[in-house]
Amino acid sequence: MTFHPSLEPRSNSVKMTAVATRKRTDALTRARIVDAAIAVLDADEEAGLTFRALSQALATGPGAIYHHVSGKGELLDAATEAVVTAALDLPGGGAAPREEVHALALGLFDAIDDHPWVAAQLAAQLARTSAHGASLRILEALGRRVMTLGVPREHWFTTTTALLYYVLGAAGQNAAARESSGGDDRAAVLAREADAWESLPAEDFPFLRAVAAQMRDHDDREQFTAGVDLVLAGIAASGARVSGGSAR
Amino acid sequence: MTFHPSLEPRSNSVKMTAVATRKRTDALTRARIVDAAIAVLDADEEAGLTFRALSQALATGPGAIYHHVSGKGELLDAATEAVVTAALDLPGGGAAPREEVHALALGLFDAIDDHPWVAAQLAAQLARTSAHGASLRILEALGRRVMTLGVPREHWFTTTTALLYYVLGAAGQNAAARESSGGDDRAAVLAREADAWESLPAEDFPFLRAVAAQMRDHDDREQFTAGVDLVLAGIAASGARVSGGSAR
DNA sequence: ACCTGAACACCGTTCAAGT
DNA sequence: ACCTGAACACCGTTCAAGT
Repeated sequence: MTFHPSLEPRSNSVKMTAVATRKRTDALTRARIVDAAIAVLDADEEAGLTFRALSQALATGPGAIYHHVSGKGELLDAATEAVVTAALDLPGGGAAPREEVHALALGLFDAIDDHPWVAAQLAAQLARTSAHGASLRILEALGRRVMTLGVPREHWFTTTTALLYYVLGAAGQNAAARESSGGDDRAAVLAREADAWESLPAEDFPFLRAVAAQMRDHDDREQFTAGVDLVLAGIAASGARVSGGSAR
Repeated sequence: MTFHPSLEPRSNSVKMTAVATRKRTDALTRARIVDAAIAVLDADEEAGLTFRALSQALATGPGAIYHHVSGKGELLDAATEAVVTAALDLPGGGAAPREEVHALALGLFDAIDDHPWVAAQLAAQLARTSAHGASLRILEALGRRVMTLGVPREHWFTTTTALLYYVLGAAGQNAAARESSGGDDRAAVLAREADAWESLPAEDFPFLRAVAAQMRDHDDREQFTAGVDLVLAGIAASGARVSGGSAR
């Protein structure tokens, strides 16, 4: 399984504010199509990515795109792949596994923050079957570090998937919350959500009311990392006897 | 926030093998529409749920449905809500919180196993913003038990969301794997997936190759519960000082 | 008030015709 | 070989007309 090599690192640094910028007739390549798709997705969410809009941004007809991608599904997969590839590309100077897990988790957190549509895409990819493409590579990247954390071998799989679900779920939720702000600052969004939770009936929602206050003022990245540490604590606890060393 | 009360418990016991069974002209109610939608979703996945197919199953025209639901989004939410409501309805005789978490988790596991489209729906709902409708109620149900597990108050929220993500992610993945079987038995599916992982290049995927064997023979529900226990172990470890008692 | 179903404004995808 | 863009078979949603 190879991941299309034609994709330069600049692929997800596409940041055009408007979409239809290029008029030049460069060759229509798969990489250019994927870049344009990412730009459209960043600007208009998944619903905005139509072959008509995309072909207009590329100054061509809808049919042309089909010479390079098989359909919309593959296009979405390729766009997700490009973003995740960039996010998983660590500076890589053999840090401690626990630090590497933090770095991977935060890299994905930021990537999903920049491209919120990636969250739903990874979730769908994960739900489609065991693991495919981008989500498979995230699983591998996390698992490789879990292997060196002293977890008993028979817990490797469950441990790593638990970590994966937390990272994707929390990062996606963060991005969605940030998205729905509509320009308000973060504090205002949190306050609005906290207000909503506090106005729920106390008999039906004791938990949400109890945590509403703590949601009102917290740092997103800090809370995210705390969650990663929580799962890592479970890992450490369940592999207690070796606790820290490098198992093999 | 109330959850439409017109929904009888039988709502998700709809099990028709074919779809177009009713010809009678009972009143067209919201509950009947939601029941029919669930049946269509169970039979043909999300892509199969069109207003034309649904109206045919209800022996009416597409426009009639809009008198009872505002659009496709609300219809999907209502269908998800109905399935989750039934799954969260515990026998409820004050069991230990840890057992209740297990019961909730397995209830959702089985509900998603019966209605695989629910997984993607909950994920989308979760990604749309902080938490809405069905996913909000799952969060509350889990959180209420976490509150009584001796976790420090400031960890309640992160702890519960980690649990939520694991449960939804793992249950969804299980359902997807089972779905893709196409009639093969479970062992054959696992074997096929394990074979795929074992044929990955060893340099690029040491982790997936290492866990492939353990995936080949395992019990789905057993592995799922082990994952819940892993997160609970993290909870216990991070709230170590009180470990077990009922904090308040 | 509720239902009907043709009509509207889209969509992904295909394919003859061009270069 | 690659591109074009009209055309095809859908889709969610609306709305005049019926009951």
